[in-house]
Amino acid sequence: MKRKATINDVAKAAGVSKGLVSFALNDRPGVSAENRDRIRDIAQALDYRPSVSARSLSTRTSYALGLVIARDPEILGADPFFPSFIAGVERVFLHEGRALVLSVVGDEQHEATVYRTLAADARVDGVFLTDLRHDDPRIPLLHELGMPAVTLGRPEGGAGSEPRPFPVVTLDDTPGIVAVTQHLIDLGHRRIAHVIGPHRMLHASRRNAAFAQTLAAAGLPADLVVETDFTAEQGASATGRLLDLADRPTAIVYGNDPMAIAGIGLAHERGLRLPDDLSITGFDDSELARYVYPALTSVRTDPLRWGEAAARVLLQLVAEGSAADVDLEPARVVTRASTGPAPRA
Amino acid sequence: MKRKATINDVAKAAGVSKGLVSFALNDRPGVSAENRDRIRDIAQALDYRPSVSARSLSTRTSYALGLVIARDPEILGADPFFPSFIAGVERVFLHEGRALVLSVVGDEQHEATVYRTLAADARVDGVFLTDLRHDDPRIPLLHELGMPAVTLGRPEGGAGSEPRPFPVVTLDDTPGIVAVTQHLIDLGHRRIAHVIGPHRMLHASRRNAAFAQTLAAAGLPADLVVETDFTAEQGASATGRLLDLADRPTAIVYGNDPMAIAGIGLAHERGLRLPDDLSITGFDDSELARYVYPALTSVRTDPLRWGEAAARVLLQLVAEGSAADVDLEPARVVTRASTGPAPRA
DNA sequence: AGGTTTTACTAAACCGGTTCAGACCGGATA
DNA sequence: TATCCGGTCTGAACCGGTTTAGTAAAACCT
Repeated sequence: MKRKATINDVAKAAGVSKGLVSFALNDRPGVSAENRDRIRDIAQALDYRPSVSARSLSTRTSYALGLVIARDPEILGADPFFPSFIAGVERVFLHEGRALVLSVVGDEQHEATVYRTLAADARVDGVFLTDLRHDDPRIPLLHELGMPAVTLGRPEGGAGSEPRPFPVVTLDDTPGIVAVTQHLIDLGHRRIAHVIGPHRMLHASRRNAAFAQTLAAAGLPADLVVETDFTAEQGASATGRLLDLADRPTAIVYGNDPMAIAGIGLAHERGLRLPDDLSITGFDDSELARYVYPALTSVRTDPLRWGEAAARVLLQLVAEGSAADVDLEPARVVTRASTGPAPRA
Repeated sequence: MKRKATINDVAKAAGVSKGLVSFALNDRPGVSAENRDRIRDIAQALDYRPSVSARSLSTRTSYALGLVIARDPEILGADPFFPSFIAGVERVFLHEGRALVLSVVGDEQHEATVYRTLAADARVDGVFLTDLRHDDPRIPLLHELGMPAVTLGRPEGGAGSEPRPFPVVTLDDTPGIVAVTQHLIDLGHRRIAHVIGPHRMLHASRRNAAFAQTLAAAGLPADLVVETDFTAEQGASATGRLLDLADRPTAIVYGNDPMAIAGIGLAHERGLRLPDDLSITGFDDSELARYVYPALTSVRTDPLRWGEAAARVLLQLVAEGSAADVDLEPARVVTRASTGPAPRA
């Protein structure tokens, strides 16, 4: 376990000052071509890697990006979004010498503390903002802290008084919701329910708006909407309440796959046949969707690609000070056996 | 966004040298009680927080710990183990000023590179070792790199020639497997299959040994063992192969919940009634287990507590140079509706 | 040839902590 | 009174990079 080579070792071996080595390795002007190449070769030969902490100290840059997740670990475990998203981020970081600092906080109470700590300790150069909420308190907080960020999805248009907005990476989920709702309408369903996530979350209300609009266009009411916290437990209980109604729905659209799977379970429990008596759709198209019975119709998003894109945008934002928004291919429906013609009334 | 207070500001305000401030704040001897208190008060008043990067540079310590996960993101998403484990780790770190650096690499090929980079860049002071494998190459690698680690579960006893072994945090899963197998035997099952994870993983073979032993004690053969990669897809196909057998099993024990759920799906697909025609058990007792139909009998582990314990042990190892092993409460069976009496032959 | 600009490089300051050698001081010991 | 000693505290070196000010030599202009 020999000592790591430092910039001084390289300078000594090359017979130049360490300042010049720094210039040469960072592609800065003022170095003769000859010396630049020679220094590079020597650095390589010595297996020199600049010390991250030394560099951090003098540049006030940590070479790490952060992801703070404020969800109950139980839900996190059931929802395959984050692991895939993280894998996508990682795929980009691997080649860029960046590290991902992850923080999981059970509730939104301690969230601000975590961001403040991350900023005060200069642990990260920027963060990913997921699960956007209405009037998201994190956005002014991050502006106050001067912390760069990229948001997944577009936040609500502020009053315009705010500083330069954060870049946005969008994967539009409304086409998916519209398509899946239309799919059910086309199958003859007239009573369609929506089991959504917490409505303080932006995507929940945005999706519900798309849902309601599609129903309205077909002259149908969108009165069967139940809010949940995304857990399978609440997915099951919401399903129970819907099925208890006098004019119960013949189809239910769920905000994620775990809730839909729990819905399938409860429907079976009550002796309903799927999709003959009830059609069910999920969201995210997790791996399990294809293997439950009946196989779950779902809306496919692509968290892996989302992670990759967000990582690239955040890296550019940190490096250049600005980055363009990115729009990914919108979500689309994957039709399987859990949806079928509406039962005849 | 005013500039952060540095140790120099504190020293100046207290009228002492910065060395003394460092001593006072780090509880080291050689500081009068009076000055120690005064310096502390001033530091607090100035909202002073030592710079992590400066401290890292001079102590060669990063104040971060690492977790490298070598699993396909698809599986990661389906398996709720890691999110809960991470949440447990985080719960401890939050109060200790530590950060978690996460790396997800799709395959085991690039794993070594990641560890080497983490070590070379001194990104982390230690790592968590999960999913132990036979002759795990990471153990000698980490010893070579001089990187402290804590392992989840006990690695195979080496030849004794190795350096001081890493501390171990154990959550014994064999009692759970024994109990669930015995549960099926008690229900009258005689043909019991085991769908396990990759057998290069230690826990897969350890669990299968417990499984086989329990069957042997009851005079039954353990000939129906199928290896998978832990994905729902392979869980389903393994189930298919088992059900195609002439003397097919009446009960199947799965290595994780997603595979078991996929197994339930396939059994339904084939028109089998559960648990009348086939009993099924899972592993890990994820949230979804309780809500599928029929509700899944599973073996409950406690990843959250595991994460907490592992974090504490790793912190102590890094701080003190050694840490004692910890044994957590063993896994136990949670019986639900997916298991029932064996069908009469 | 003389003056100005460019280019290539060095030396030293700087980032913000930790740590070590030594100065200073009062009290105990010989 | 001289010596030693333990406790406090200072000053400076150090960690390993980046960056700036300054210098010497070379190139460019009339």
